[in-house]
Amino acid sequence: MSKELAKLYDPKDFEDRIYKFWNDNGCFKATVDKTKKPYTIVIPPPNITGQLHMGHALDETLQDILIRYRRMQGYSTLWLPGTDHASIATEAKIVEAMRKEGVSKEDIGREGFLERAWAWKKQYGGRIVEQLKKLGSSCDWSRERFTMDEGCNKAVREVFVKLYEKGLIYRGERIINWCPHCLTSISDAEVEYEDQAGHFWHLRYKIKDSDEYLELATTRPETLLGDTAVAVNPEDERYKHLVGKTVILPIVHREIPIVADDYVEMDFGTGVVKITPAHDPNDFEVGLRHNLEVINVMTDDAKITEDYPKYAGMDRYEARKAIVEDLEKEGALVKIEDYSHNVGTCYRCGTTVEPRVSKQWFVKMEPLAGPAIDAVKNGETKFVPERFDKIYFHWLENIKDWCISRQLWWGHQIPAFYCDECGEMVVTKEDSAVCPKCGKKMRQDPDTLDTWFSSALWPFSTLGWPDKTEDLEYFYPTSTLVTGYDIIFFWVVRMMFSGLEHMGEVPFKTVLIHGLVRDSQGRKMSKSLGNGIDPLEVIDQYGADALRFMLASGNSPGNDMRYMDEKVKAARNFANKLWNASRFIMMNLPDDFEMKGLPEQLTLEDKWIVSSFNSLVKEVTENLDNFDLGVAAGKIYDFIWDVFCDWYIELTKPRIQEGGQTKESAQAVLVWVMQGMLKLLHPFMPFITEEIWQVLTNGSGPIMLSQFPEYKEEYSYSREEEDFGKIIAAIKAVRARRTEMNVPPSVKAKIFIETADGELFESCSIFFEKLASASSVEVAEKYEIEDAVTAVTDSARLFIPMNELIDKDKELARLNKEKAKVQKDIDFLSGKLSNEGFLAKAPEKLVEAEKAKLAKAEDKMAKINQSIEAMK
RNA sequence: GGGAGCAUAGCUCAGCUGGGAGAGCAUCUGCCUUACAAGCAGAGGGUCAUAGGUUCGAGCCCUAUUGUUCCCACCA
Repeated sequence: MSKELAKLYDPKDFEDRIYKFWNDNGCFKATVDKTKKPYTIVIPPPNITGQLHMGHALDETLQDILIRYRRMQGYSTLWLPGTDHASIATEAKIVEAMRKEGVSKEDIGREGFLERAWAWKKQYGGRIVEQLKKLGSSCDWSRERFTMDEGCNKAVREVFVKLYEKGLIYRGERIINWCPHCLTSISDAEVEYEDQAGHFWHLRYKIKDSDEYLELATTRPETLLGDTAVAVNPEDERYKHLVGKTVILPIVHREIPIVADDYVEMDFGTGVVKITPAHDPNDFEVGLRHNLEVINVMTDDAKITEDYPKYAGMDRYEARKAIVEDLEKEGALVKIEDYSHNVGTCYRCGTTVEPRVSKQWFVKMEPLAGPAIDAVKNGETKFVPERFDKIYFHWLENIKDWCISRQLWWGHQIPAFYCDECGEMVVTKEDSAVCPKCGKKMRQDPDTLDTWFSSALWPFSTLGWPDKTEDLEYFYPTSTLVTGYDIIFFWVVRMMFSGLEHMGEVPFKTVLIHGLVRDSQGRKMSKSLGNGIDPLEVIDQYGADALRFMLASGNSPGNDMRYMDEKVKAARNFANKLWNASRFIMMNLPDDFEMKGLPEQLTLEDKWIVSSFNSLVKEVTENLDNFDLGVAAGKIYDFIWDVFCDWYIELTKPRIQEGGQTKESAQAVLVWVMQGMLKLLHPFMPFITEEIWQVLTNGSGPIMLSQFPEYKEEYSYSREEEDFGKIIAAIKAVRARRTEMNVPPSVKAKIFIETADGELFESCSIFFEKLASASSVEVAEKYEIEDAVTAVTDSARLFIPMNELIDKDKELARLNKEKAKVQKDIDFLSGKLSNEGFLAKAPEKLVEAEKAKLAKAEDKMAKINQSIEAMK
């Protein structure tokens, strides 16, 4: 060995060095290689404003496991990294930073602001990328992209113009969700609804030329200023005679009509609804049906406009108070009830959204939704787990047009140009435009696009689209998209219809959905609660491998998980176990050791471990192919710890002590299995496996680029697996008996083994000496031994003569207890086997297996009976 | 109002297409056995939420119920 593993496992010693080693050796670099199959993942681009949190850590870990696995299987893999400009989130942060300096957006103007924003991007955009590297992410950094880089800009304009020309993008005056704090429109998906305690104000409106009043209830009395009708259900007998008449709007004293509309529920409230088309989406629809006037009563920041001098400048809530007071003075307020209702809030800042009529750009969704639904229905794209396709379908089947314009500066400016002279509008990919009618220089639309507009193109814009690049042709469609269920509507849906529309092909074959990482009490990690765990601190304390392994194991797709320190600690202990096992192997290797594969002569235990490993490979491969990463991780863990370390290493110790040929073959098997285990584990724990691999193989090239193990028939030894299972069972039985009797391992004792498998047990006597504290071992078909502790398995009776330790009554009681247990087994099995339904309908293989079990149980019973007889 | 998830050992969770219930942590008992005390060897601990049903056989499939979490939805 040119180098040795450090005595103590300390990930800090090597994780950064290993990452650099991969990078320096070009291990991350993807290549277009037509002789290989491509495997592509595009990263869900983190926001440039963001810091790595546990959600990212989980997302990246899963992607890295998949990409490393496929890379080792020989696919030409590309994991394409990048970041998102996150228009509204970033802009809000910059505005906030400016506010602290006493500067406003208007002070510095659009250009000044964008300059600042790019500077911000330069300063912080790389931060999260560096953090991804700490996790071990094997992205091709040479292909790193940004949603506002040149290529993405080009793709965005291309798409906008194309959809506009197809009539799928239009500009119109609609009611949209407006955030009075961010001062921009937001899409339906960006509104979060929450239950808020509020009130129900019962008001009465006087009917014109009558003494009658109409009573109605509202949660938002201040919108009364913009009321342009009162509505009732057309079937409502109470009000039929009033339809067509007018009422006098209190305070404002405007005459507004009473209209009939199905939208009104007769049995809710009084069955009368005030209609404010400018500030409620339903009322807007009612207004359209009845041709009602739309009166906007609020400014951008949700204050009452100058049109109502008495309330002008008051914000929504002040105005509400003042108006309620005035209503009371006028005698229009009937009563106030407590009422809890759903209120829409801005997903970025939490401010209550104000529905508002304004001129915005929209994507017409219906024609795009159809193909996206079909693609999942016919299996071109699959969700894992499958149940998430319901969310997907539901969203697409009820989709409304997508409001894509934002009154923000940071983002893709809308490529529409207006002529201030003649009002002409042009949509173009060019940077500027001249009016085709009057030749004047045109003014570009000041708005920017929803940040998800560019993310929707991510799977192909990053591969070069709209240009026909080699990358695009080879790596698209991508293979797997890994993301959380919370972003299916925002992103997955939009990538799907965009990919289908512009590429004519789904953007990915599989969508692997994971859940949220919650805190130890199951709460969502959040800034306001201060319960977030910083992955970088966890890495600092336990290492990236431990964090990754913890995130990947003990969890199934789509389910939330809790972060708990103990879980990471357990993963770290596992790494430590592997580390020490490797040290054991290496400290026993000669300096000039050369790995030449498995030795020709394998012992029983060699065949057992090789065969067990071979089975493990088969299972793990299946699990990984089915995205059961947690199950795969668990199996590797169990094998390394319980099978390899606790048994096989111990089994080789006698051979290693003996030296010579038998030692050499043991060394070869140890190294062979260790190499295989390192490879299986590498996708999960890349750093430690690479570090050990480098020392173990003396720098023969990165494990990261080695061949993933494959199941091979020639490594399957089922007979030896079964035989050695008998030995293990016998050793365990002896150990258990000794522990029960409180015999310390230092006290050795003879063991007599009564068995039909004489040769087998004979050949394994050394293991009873080393692992079952035997001073010597004798094997025969029959023993008559009194005053011995007896351990019984289905293939042997083992006697440990220890006169002074035996309490006959106790021993007899124990044997009877065990007899009862075995009798229960026999009853159960024979019951099953005498059930004709079972014999007739159960698969033959199973019936045979149950018969074999019964035979074993009966053998064991006979042995127990013999022992009981002997005691008498 | 609609939909989905979850309910399994004291805690956190696995349990793949139905074939006698598992892990980690915690608990108890022994061990410094020359890779590892971040360890080794043993042990205890579960009516798989409840009630029905399908089946030779149900933690798993069906129905209902309870509790819990989440998503969607225009009841003013």
